[in-house]
Amino acid sequence: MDLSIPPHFKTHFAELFHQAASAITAVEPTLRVELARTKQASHGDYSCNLAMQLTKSLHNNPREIAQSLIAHLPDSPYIEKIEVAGAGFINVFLKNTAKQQYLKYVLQSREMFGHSTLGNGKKVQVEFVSANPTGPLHVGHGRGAAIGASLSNILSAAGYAVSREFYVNDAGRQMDILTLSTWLRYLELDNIQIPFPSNAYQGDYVKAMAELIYQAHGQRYVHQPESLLQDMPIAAQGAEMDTDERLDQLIANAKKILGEDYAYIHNFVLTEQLGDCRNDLMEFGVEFDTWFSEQSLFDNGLVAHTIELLDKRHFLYQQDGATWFRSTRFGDEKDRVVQRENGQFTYFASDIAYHLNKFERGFDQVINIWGADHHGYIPRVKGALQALGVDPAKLEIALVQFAVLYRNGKKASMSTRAGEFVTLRELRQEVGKDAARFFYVMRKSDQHLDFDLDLATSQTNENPVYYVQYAHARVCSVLAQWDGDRADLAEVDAAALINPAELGLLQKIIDYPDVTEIAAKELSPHLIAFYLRELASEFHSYYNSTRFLVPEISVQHARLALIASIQQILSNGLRLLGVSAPDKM
RNA sequence: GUGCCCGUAGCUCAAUUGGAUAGAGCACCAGCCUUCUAAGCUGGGGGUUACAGGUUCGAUCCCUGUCGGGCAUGCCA
Repeated sequence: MDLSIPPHFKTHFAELFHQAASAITAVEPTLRVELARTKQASHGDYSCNLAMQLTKSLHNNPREIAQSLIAHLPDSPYIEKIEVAGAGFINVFLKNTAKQQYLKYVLQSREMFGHSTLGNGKKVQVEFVSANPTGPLHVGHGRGAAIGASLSNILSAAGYAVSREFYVNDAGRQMDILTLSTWLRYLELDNIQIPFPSNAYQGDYVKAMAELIYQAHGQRYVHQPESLLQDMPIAAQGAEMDTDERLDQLIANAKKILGEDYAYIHNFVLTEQLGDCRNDLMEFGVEFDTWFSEQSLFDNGLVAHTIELLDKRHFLYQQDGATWFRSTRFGDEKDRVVQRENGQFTYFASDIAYHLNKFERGFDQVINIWGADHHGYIPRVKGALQALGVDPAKLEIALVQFAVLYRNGKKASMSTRAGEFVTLRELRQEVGKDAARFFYVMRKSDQHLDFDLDLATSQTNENPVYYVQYAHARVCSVLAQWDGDRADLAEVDAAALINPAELGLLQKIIDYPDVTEIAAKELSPHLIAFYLRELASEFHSYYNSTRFLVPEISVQHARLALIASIQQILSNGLRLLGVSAPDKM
């Protein structure tokens, strides 16, 4: 029996069943032969529902088909027995030796265990965070960052060539507001008091940037307030003073007064915020390959070019002085403006150019991680791609729901503009990187996440992060006390692993590559988090029931090989999630 | 009003995308440290999967309707 290269058992069996089906009947190409892990030990290790799927086309009862499939199944060295059960399930029992030998594969693969060639080198771009660089990242961005980074790691491990990208919205009105806000704070430093608009950026970081400019350049950017306040729309009696119109007029005046200097301040605050953002994310274990500037799309003429392309393909029309894209042709609720009455391109226009550019850069697949509040935006972007001749299925949008912080059982408030929000940095300082990363991906991405700060900081068994890390540290501790060479464990004959806890753990270990593949296919990092908790749980239980450093060497080595494999997987899995795997706790 | 998402144990959530008796963690109750880390373990109660129909060998999952919640519905980004 050759077990030197243990297979993915699921795929291995699926191939066998496919052959068996082909021997019985002409198999339709659409037929999916899949094995499922069983929930009950009495059902074996894997079950196949192929017989039931074939019931209709073969006009026979599933149990008879199952018998026939079994009769035509090629031999496999890994199968102990195989039987028909229930309505027509085919249950496969794995040989204990196959499970035991699997440890060699784990221990030889080391950090590569759980990696696969699923992606076949396909170029995938994952775009995430992409927050406006107008202030510190808050806890909402944190979830996108954690999910995007983990997902990128998972896809990379699954054999995709992943490129992580941050789209920098450096071209829009929000940047102008930040520039204005900073300049107003700067003027205050020179004792020029202009009422600070309530709809400008309030945070202390704005004042900090103003101080930096003042320290470096003194009064160079000081101008008298009269010119700044000219042409201001007169607010009606009792009406809101700080309207968007007034803010825009302030920006326009600032641009006029400052001239070339406006660009300096604009560029300064952008660089400052981007640097802060990059730094913040790096400390969160999140790094990007590309920081893509929205402004560059305008500078290179790509926006205008893209709009021209749409026009050539007759997907644009003029109405009310604006240029509209016929997104209703592609299932959108209404057509969308790409160029405003005042000649300005909309954000949507640059976004079309951006997405076209992504595919022109040769990505086979593009994944956008968006806040769930952007879901209404999907049809128009996909529509635009389709209009430009790009298969919209190549763009996958993963929606991430907001995280809501809870402290002492109470919601912690966060409003973005008012400057009261909880920043990602504060969260990291409070709960630590590991807990934050783990908690963020503990739920399915498109589900709301209640982030319990008290739980994340608790140093008790309630905290799932520590629970998993503790399992890892425990193994390390045992291996440290063992005086052998760890490399030898990869050659151990694990035949002594025969009790139910050990066989259960072996099967759990065998499951890991399936979990990483499914997580990659379904863009679901939370599956890794769940798996790690289950593995840790089974390990802790085993730890409490069984001694590893026993006198009998064959048993001792077998058990050490088992827990060393567990340690390897915990380490690999935590790495995917960006969580550290400490040797000691 | 319309569109999308959601509704699973007291709470927070899973469920290999249509599979077998729906699972974890908190919380609650009762136990386990002279033994490789008690940040751990063992046992216990907890459910008409919001509700009503439909599709089929089989439904938490698919379809229809009702109720309840979230988001979206800009010539903002």
